[in-house]
Amino acid sequence: MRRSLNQQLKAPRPPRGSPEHTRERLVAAAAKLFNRVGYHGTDSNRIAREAKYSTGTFYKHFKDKREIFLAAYETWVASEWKAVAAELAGGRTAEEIARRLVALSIEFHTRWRGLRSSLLELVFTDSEVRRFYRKQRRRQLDVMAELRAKIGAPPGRREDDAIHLFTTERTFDAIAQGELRDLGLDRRVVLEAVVQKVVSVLT
Amino acid sequence: MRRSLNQQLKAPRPPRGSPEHTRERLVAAAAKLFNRVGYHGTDSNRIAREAKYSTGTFYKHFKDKREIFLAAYETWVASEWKAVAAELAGGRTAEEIARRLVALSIEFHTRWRGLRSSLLELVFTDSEVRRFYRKQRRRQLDVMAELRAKIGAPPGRREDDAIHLFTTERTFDAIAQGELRDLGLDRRVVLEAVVQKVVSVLT
Amino acid sequence: MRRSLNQQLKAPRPPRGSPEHTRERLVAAAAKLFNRVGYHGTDSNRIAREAKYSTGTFYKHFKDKREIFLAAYETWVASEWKAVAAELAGGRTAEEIARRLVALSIEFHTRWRGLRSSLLELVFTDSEVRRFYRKQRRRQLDVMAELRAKIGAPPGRREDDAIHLFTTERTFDAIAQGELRDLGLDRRVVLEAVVQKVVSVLT
Amino acid sequence: MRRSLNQQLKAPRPPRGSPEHTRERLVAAAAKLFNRVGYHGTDSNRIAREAKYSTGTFYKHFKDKREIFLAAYETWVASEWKAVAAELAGGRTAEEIARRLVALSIEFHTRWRGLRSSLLELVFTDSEVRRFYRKQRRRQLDVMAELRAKIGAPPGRREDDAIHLFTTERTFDAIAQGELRDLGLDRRVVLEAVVQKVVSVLT
DNA sequence: CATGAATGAGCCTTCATTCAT
DNA sequence: AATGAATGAAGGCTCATTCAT
Repeated sequence: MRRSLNQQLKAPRPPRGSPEHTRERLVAAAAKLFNRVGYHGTDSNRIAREAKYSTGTFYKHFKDKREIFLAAYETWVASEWKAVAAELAGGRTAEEIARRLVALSIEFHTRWRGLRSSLLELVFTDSEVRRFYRKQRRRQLDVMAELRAKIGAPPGRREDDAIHLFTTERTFDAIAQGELRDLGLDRRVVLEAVVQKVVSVLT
Repeated sequence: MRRSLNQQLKAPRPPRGSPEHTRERLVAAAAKLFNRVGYHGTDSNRIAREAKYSTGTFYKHFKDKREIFLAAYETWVASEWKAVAAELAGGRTAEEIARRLVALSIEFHTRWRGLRSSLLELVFTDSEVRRFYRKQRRRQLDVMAELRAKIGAPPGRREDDAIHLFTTERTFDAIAQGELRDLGLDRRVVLEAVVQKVVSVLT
Repeated sequence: MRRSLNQQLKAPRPPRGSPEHTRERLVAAAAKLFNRVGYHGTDSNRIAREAKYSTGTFYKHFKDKREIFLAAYETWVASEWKAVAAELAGGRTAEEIARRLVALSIEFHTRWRGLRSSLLELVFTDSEVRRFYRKQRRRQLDVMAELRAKIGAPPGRREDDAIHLFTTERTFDAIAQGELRDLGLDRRVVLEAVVQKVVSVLT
Repeated sequence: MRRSLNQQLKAPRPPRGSPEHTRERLVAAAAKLFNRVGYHGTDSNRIAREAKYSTGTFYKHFKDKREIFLAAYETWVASEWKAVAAELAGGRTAEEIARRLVALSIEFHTRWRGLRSSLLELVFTDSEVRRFYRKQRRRQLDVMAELRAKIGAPPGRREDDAIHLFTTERTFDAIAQGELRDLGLDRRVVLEAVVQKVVSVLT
């Protein structure tokens, strides 16, 4: 009785013990640690412990540390795409959209800065990670092109879009990593400039 | 006596056995390995062996692996600054300078791509590396300002310069890592666009 | 009701769910794996999966991996004794009997060679396995003596019988493990020699 | 002073620190443990500790546990061949030789019984071990043939020699493992029978 | 200055076994 | 009787670092 009631009330929450739930908890713990101390600073037993599981459980769900890194990476990417899509859905002026996208990106780059800081090394080192990374970039480029088409802006060169993405990505990383602060630069000025760049791409 | 005579005779080539020479060879070996397999893929004993020294010698010259990473990093940075200075010394048009600087940077980013791929993680992880990284950035910004002053270009905001640096740095990394090729983008188009950006900063 | 009806209909085949059936299936799966990859190469969870049961079920039926090894061992031994008894029942000449026993043994040693290859280590390591192993040997010696009595052959020394058993056992193992083939020896010559040895014991 | 004296006295003892010495000590420790608790009962860290070295030292000398097993196996085989050669060198009657060879073999089988008990499983499991094992067998067969030629005995079939080797090997194992004792068999009777078998092969 | 054997903490991973459902 | 998620001890192996020579 209590059981079925419980299930009705908390429908979306998988019961403890379901593989999906465990997997999620492990990925969440891994993401937390990767973001705190980077990929190489994180050990697999610690991930398990952080998620309140034992060592063995970790390896029931992931072949190795690389695999959970990829899973955490996917989680981030999926959540960011979702947030971006939500943002783009609300019809607004290009500037409003730009402003919100920038805010959103900075939020994500900040939350995921540890994982991001490990990313480039893994992209260099690990072909699987590289493949996934490239896939995301392609998708970003595709979305930019589609977006312009939808908005009615003139089509642009994919190469320019790529440079744009490099610019924003690197700038957001700098912000997330505290580089602006360390250099004594005015964050608002940088933000405003980036927003204008985004606007110019959208129009 | 014999020593100094020796040094006079073979001035530019330090005799085998001199601490400087040993250090240099170790750093060169380290750089080679870092660039091939990244920081975490490089084993300190292997660095020594690669340089034809023993493990112990390595630790006589460097406190730890981090220190030789920093030394390799400095080598790269110094050589790049030197090359940049040489480039800037030759009085030419802004576009010529830009074109040469871009070529130069890509060359360096390519040669040092392994070390660079590890850099961001270490900047995040290691405060010493971070400090050195920030110092370089500051220096870049200073040079940009000076350069404009020397050339007679109007002064710009440091924030815009920073964004410019982020853009070029990230783009050169993408080129060095084969990202353009993997994405099917036209390298020349990207290069031309970056050159124009550099030109616009210089004028 | 439905159940007992079911049982009546399929009398000799125990219904799925009966402890005996489950046990048998587990032992069969274990035997298969032991014979493929040896005792230490076999994972207890894998045994359960191979038998289409869950891990838990495995441990409901067997205290530990050792126990199922012993059970598989017993299965083999029982089936071999049964086959040997059947062979001996048919009244024939000593040579015919010898020939058939040899063929039979080789068949068994081949089918059970993985388990056999693990046996000696476990006999050394595990006193329970050792006890069972010794018991079989004693039984073999007893049967040899009885057999001679029944046939009317002169009684022999138990020590000589033991040596005979060592000889045949080791030779059959060599055949089962492909040692003759690897050494370029003629299997028929070996077989014939062994058969003659058996004959000489029986007469 | 004490030092050099020491060195003079124990000339053949390599100084601590020589790789050969370390290797030997590790192999000796491994042999000891394998013989006490078998291959699977022995862990690599324990081997190192037993030899008074650390974990890392073990892996400087051996790629993995398998490799040191093979090394221990080789040590045994080499020492046994040497002892056999010494025995055969002394010109004596066939029976004397047989008696001494049997005594020798039992001694070796007893000293190495733990390693031997693991051997069959590894021969089945590991192709490298199998290859080495086969090589020894071939050598044994060759030596038997040579020996007969030297003594002037009539040549025999290689297949019969193989069976002879299987017999003696298995019997010596049985003795080494205490099987005769457990079965209440008279060791002397068995020994005498085996000696006669060896004699008959040599004449 | 140089050597290289030795160290040992610590990581990754496996697998026999338990237990709540 | 059956399930299968979870456990965690244990083991294999690496690698940055030390130290006696």
